[in-house]
Amino acid sequence: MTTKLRRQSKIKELVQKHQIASHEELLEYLAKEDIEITQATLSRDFAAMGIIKTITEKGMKYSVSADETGRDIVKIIGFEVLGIEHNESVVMIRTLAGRAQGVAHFIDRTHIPEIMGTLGGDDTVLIIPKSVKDIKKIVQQIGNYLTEDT
Amino acid sequence: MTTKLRRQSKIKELVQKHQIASHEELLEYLAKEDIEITQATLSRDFAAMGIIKTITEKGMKYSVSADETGRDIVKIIGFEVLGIEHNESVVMIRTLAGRAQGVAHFIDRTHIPEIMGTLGGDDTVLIIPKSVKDIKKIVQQIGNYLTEDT
DNA sequence: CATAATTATGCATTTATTTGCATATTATAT
DNA sequence: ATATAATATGCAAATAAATGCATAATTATG
Repeated sequence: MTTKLRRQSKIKELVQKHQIASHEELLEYLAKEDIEITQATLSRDFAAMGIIKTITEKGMKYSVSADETGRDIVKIIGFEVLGIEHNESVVMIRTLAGRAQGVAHFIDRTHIPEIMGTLGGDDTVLIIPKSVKDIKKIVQQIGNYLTEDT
Repeated sequence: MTTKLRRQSKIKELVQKHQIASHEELLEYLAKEDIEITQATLSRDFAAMGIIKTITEKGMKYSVSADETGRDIVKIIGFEVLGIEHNESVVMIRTLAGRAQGVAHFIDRTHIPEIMGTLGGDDTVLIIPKSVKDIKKIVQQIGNYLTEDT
């Protein structure tokens, strides 16, 4: 496991274990684990990992977003998706086994307006369009999400 | 999308679209798409992506393994897993939403002998041990899989 | 079994990514 | 509205990863 991956794993652990309200606080916890980075690097880690500010009864704290809005998710989806196809009525995304639900989750969060609903099976995501006229547009937009610069 | 990711995406597409029986053949298809790499790089891509030789009625061909045995999967699992916990009887892995099945799939393929079965929900993987005596061992082994050098 | 073809890998070089620095931008407190 | 604190980001330097070269290792073929 590389230094960065180890660091990010530790960040995830610390953020779940403690009520951390600032970058500075987390940098102190990391320093205790012999991980020395600057606030700038931590800021980028948060963005990559999808760590967000949330409000609890104790005040504000950082949390790993349940809906993984982190920037690195696109690379993961790219790895998981095998292909995108469609017929006259539906769009189908084929994925690696067991990974369709994660991909469906990602598609849901793109909020593509032409999509009526998604169904994730084991290795297939079914995308139901609001109108079959939008199928090409849906395929185009999904393709855009998957290829946008990282 | 970076050069490498784009290349790997194209590799996936070509391998599914054509009956490709050697690295050299695929390098020719890639060259047609203005992607020039050496056989050594392609070999590493195959390993990272989990592309394997399979036998079809037409002979041998390369395929994307449905069970993603590629080396890069460990980084993905690491990103998806939020934590591993256990009580006296079961091991539980918490994941990002929608990603438990993919993680369960990975756990299945580790073939850890002490595991009786796994159940992947939406964001939780339940691991049933063959004996509760093996719980610590299971947690240890899973941790090892997730931290081995990449 | 020998040879040819194909694939995998150690090492050095090249390329890409990560990181820190400094500061811009945004959020919070007064 | 202003000051302070906290976070995000452009750029250059540092570091890590990727890649090619050459060849070792493995597999396929005769």
